[in-house]
Amino acid sequence: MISSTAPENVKDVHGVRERILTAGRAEFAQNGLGAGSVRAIGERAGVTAAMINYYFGGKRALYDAVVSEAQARLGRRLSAAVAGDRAGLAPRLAAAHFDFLSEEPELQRLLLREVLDQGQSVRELAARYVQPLRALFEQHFGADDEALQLAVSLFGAVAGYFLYEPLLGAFLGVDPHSPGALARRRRHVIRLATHLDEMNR
Amino acid sequence: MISSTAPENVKDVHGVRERILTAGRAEFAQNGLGAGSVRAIGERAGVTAAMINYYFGGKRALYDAVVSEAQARLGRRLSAAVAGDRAGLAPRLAAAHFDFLSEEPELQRLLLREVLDQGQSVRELAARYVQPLRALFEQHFGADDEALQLAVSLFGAVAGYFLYEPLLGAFLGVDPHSPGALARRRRHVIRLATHLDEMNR
DNA sequence: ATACGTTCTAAATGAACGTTTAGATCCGCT
DNA sequence: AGCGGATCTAAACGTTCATTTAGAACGTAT
Repeated sequence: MISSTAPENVKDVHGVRERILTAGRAEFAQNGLGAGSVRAIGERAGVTAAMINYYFGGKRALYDAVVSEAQARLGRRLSAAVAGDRAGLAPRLAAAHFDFLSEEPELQRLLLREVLDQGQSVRELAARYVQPLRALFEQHFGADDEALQLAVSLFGAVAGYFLYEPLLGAFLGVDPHSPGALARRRRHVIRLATHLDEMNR
Repeated sequence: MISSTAPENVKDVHGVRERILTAGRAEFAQNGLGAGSVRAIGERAGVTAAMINYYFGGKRALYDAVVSEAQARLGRRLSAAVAGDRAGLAPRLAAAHFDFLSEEPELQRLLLREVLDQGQSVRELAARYVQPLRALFEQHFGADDEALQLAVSLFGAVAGYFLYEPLLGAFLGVDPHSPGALARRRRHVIRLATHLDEMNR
């Protein structure tokens, strides 16, 4: 249960709490939990470091709030893609994943750091989203191992593109974040997913 | 140019330098450059923190040495896979990449952190290995965009499997590091690469 | 046995860290 | 006008950080 230990009577009439949340997201995405500094977050938000404790109860609690918000956002996107028609589920999921990562590079970095740090929130995330996805996957595609492996590859292909962006710049010969490169990548990823969909016919 | 500023006259008769290198690798893989501590490295190596400065000239220089050694090791593996027969290049590369990551999870984490931290060594790595790979790729497969995209997907599929290991545990239903799961994944990845190879016939 | 360079520790230094505290300022309500 | 809670800052606290320094211990060669 991620909850801030801040006093109940804060009202945040000037949007400071929101600004700290944004600043914390940027700082933690850039430097991670351990190397991120509350003084730097305060500077980004235009307040003193003491405000982090006032509104959130501490550095760790702010981090938890930031991560849990990011996870919720990703979860909402994936859930929306899962809902609706059964046909075209795989490409819809791939597109949703791809779009989330390309639109929110900050959250991508933040969540990757959380995975690398082996934060317990990762295991919670696994239980909350990945397990149900697996169940959905099985009833749609069956428990065939090759289909599972392909799904994993698809996932890695989508995430890896953004993770290894600096290396891929040299490999692809263009900036991976340029509109053209993004569009080409999106097309390819959706085609891969469609292939997975059809493989099961 | 990554070089330690340690005095020239150190001889390391007791293998302390090597022990510090190993300890630094473990510490930086676990916590990254910013959050890793030289005191913790000293403890791991059984010496005082001052020894990091004595042998390497500082925390940053030790980190550079550790990362550059890891990159060299990965580079050697990939180079060995590239050398030899032209046929089967893609699956050989994929297998080499996969084997490196599965055998050296510590280096995997270390290098991933370096990518996330956008260290300049990543750009150097890109220039040293990725660009030549791209040239090799082009003369073998042509500049076809779909082939490039597939290569990127393959790369992401290999790396993503290890990166998202805690999530995949929930998805695959087994420990991704178990021998059986590793063997299945390796087979799948090689098959994907072979598919890429044949696509170009 | 003595001298010397190498290896290492313990202690000190100054900066940065997260957090706490005391109090100033602000604003709505009576 | 003045009280009271909400918001915020400046300063201080204790801890940890990377690094420097002085000198002890060690092995080797003379």
